[in-house]
Amino acid sequence: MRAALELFTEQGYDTTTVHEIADRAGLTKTTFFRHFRDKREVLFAGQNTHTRLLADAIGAAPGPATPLKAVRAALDALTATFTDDRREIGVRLRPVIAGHTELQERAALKRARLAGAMTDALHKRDVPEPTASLAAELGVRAFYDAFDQWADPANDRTLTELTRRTLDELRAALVALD
Amino acid sequence: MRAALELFTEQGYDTTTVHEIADRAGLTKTTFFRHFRDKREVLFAGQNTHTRLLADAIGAAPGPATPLKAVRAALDALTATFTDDRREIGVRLRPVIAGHTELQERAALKRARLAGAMTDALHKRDVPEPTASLAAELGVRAFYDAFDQWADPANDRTLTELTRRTLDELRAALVALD
DNA sequence: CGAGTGACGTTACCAAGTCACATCACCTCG
DNA sequence: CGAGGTGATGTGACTTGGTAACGTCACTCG
Repeated sequence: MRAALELFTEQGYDTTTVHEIADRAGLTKTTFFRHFRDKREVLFAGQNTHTRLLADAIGAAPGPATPLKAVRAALDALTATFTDDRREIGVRLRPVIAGHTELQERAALKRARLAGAMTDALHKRDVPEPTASLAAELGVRAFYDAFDQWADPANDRTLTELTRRTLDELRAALVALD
Repeated sequence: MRAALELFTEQGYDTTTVHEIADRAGLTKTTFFRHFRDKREVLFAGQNTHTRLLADAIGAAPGPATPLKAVRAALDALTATFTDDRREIGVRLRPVIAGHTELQERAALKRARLAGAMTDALHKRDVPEPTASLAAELGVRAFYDAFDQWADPANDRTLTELTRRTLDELRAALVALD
């Protein structure tokens, strides 16, 4: 993953071949594909852990918690795992993704899967539709928005703080819809 | 597009080559790629029209309309263009997409672009963030949910009716979040 | 010590996607 | 009417993502 990110920022995403990535990592093209489903996935591999983490945290939320409170607890658990080096990775990742549609696709799917995992976990808490998925989507949105703010070096808040704050703002904005 | 959908349902998505699709359409592989960015796109090509339609309709909504009212008007304009043969296409499309991650990716991106187009159009009406994007995402969600219901042959309502009703239900469910 | 297991390399292959160049129909304008 | 321009298509060669079959090597465990 490090080799890939380096090469992508050095010479661009589509001009670096998988062969080059594997070479720099001291491996073979075949081995690369044993670890990553495809070339894009090398930039998103971590996300599968996140879905599990979110789902578990929602399941472990206190019994009487409302949907949004459970989501908030899950986001707390997730954001707590984000150390500062992850922030730098995110910062370097963003322009690469922004410049390539195929990467935005993968990002969009991962985001949808994140929301899906939270939705399922909420269903297991007997939260009905469409409440469950709305809460999940709002939570995911808060997380991504907060991550964007976190990437700004002028921002010295915790990702957890930013996420909570953003979730509150989104919830408050719902009443202004109509 | 017809040739592709036929072949995909006959023999599966990943076992049909672009060469076969082009052959059945009486064309060449090269010409195929001149019309569609890649193999997936042949199933989603129509959607670019939809984004334009939605954006225009939001721009044309009556001046004092609230964000959600503008979104509702746009969805009315969009759903009005869906004739019954489009419903059949959708029905045949769904299982193909459901079975292949790469197609779900493309679908997720198109959906995000749809919401993005509506968000931009709302910004031009001086709707601030995050109200604009929340309204847009809610509208897109209503449309997709309604389309799913529309695909059920036991359902004899109009897509427009279904979409309006779904949007109302989603809006009502927002209060139960917390 | 011998069999199993897992991670990796080698090679060959297929199909997606690109590119340069040729062809052909059609349109326009002198 | 004829010459040149334009746009859509075909042809063939090429790169690269991605897969599959097979072999090797280290390590582990009974």
